Amino acid sequence: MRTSLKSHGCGELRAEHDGQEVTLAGWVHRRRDHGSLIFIDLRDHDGIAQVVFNPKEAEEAHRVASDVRNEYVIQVKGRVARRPPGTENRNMATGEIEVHAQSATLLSPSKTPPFYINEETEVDDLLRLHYRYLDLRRERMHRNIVFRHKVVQFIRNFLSERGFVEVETPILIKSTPEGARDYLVPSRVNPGRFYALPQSPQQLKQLLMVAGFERYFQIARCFRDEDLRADRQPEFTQLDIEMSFIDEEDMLKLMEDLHTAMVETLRPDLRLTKPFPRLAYAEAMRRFGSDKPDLRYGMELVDVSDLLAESEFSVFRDTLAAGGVVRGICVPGGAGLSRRQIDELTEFVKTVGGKGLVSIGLTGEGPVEKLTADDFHSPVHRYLRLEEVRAIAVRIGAGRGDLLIIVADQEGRASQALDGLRREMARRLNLIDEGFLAFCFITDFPLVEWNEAEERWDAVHHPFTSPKEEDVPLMDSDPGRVRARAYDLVCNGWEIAGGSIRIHRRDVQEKMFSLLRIAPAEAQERFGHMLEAFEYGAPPHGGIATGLDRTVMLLAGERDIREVIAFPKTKTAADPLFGAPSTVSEAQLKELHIALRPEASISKESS
RNA sequence: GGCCCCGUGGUGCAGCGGCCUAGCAUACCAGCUUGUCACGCUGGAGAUCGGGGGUUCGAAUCCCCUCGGGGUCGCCA
Repeated sequence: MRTSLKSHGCGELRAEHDGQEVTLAGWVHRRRDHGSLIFIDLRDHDGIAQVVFNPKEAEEAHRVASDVRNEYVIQVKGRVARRPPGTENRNMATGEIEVHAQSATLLSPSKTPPFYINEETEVDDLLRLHYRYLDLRRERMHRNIVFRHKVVQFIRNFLSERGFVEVETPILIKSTPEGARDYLVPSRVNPGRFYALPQSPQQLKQLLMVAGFERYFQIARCFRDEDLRADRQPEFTQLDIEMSFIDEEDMLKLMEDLHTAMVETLRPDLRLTKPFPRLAYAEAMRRFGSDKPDLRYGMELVDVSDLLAESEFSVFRDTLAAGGVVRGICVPGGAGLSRRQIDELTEFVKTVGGKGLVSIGLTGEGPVEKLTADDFHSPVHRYLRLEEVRAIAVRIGAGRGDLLIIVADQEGRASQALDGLRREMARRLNLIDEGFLAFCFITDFPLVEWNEAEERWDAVHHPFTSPKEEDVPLMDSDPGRVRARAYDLVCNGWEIAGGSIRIHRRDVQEKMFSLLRIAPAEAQERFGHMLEAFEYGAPPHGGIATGLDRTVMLLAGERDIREVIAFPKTKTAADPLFGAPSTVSEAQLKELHIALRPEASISKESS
């Protein structure tokens, strides 16, 4: 980190520098004033070093150190020396040495920061974003951003070595009114017309395949005007990949190799499964109630519908009669949960889409087949027959001391509720191995799903996703059963990538449009450029896009992508640092040929 | 858009109808301090409790509205 103003980075000094004259420059991390001796922990990008100011050795430097406060920027010239025996600090990388200041220069003073830079404390999100440049100075954030760079660098190298070409695609593209809401950009040159910011480079990367690049990738910024979450930002970054002349195996192999190598290089302390397990969508839904299961723990979902068709408990019986399911999970050692904790779970399940739950705690000794009426405890005890409880316990694989959580609902909601419960219980019972990255592939997604509101089939992935060859005939007879050549990469319960083998045959593409009730004229209007391109020799191709923010978050051990994005937005898509979004002048609007609707003409104080 | 949580000196918390003349820690300011490393000691300054309205003899504490932040469902082809 040598520059004209400094000879070394603070963090790189070691015992081997003993006796060297150095010039450091950085921020005052902490200052300890002993009256005559002053210690300053000087911090720069790559670390912290202790500087000692002794008035008997350097009176002027000591005077500077006396006036300096936290976060002042100073330059120090001095000599590196081993610390006196007994005063070494093993907690610091540079703890064996210190710098004896000979001179010091104040480069820039600092106001007292609005929050601690030198301590790990919770700080209000709004404040952090307003002073993001100070937040990023904090060690953990600084480390996260540097780590993100390493991930990106690793990806670029990895793919480049395998013949991939990074191609940039436009940020101003055509709006395709489907899927997420577009961010629109008005055109000054073309009155009344708008560009959209890309939700992903999807169509462009397919065009690059038609263009014959065969192996494309891009670290691409994507934009979606939808509501935010801890894992969603209005602008986010994808690692976008597309390859020609491949099938699913090529793509999954590449992703597995990439992620394995990345973890082993950048986080060798974390463990992962090799090879990545693969689950068909139907199996994932059946066993985990989710297409992004967290495989770090068990508690798989088990169907007990057939055991309860004759149940005296009307919720079970009625749900089953209405075509629903009764499914459950076994919470190991959960029989000890208090009534209050069970009530909390009942409240919780409502927040994840469920209507309620039935808990059955198993107590006593011996095999569950010998369970007695006194050995199980449930709020609906009197509606449950002993033989039913025994059968459920056996089916779910529960033992004494475990808690059965049973949910009766239509299949979709039951899955959602149990998925939520499973995750919640794992958290509460500390069943999560934080040192493990449980990657898995989910394959064989349905091609289309029925849109109740619109009464039509919608593409699960997108309209260019290829159906499985053997399922093509089903597109006419039973579209819901058609499996797509689509795949997701999942890690620790997060979807981190999704992709598919694309349709490259005109007849199949037309069949797909017809199934989605996209009329030829509409297809021409929306995707004409793609359809035309495909008439000039389209290679079989497929691709994938990973959520880079989520990947970095997982590898960095964070729980929110905002912790790995330098300048993220709040939940209302606002940027408290710049004050975006803001109003603009009437002149700007006029130039863009835009008039605001009355309801949008808010007071102007915001800008 | 629905539901839930939060909003008290700079920061992080406590207080949840009168004992609050709003407490604690830390940061901040001043003085003392030659081996500290979350230095220490002494002293000092600093918030009317996001905003508005209401209930009450009395509100940081209860109610309503509103603003802001967060979580979640919807949404995210």
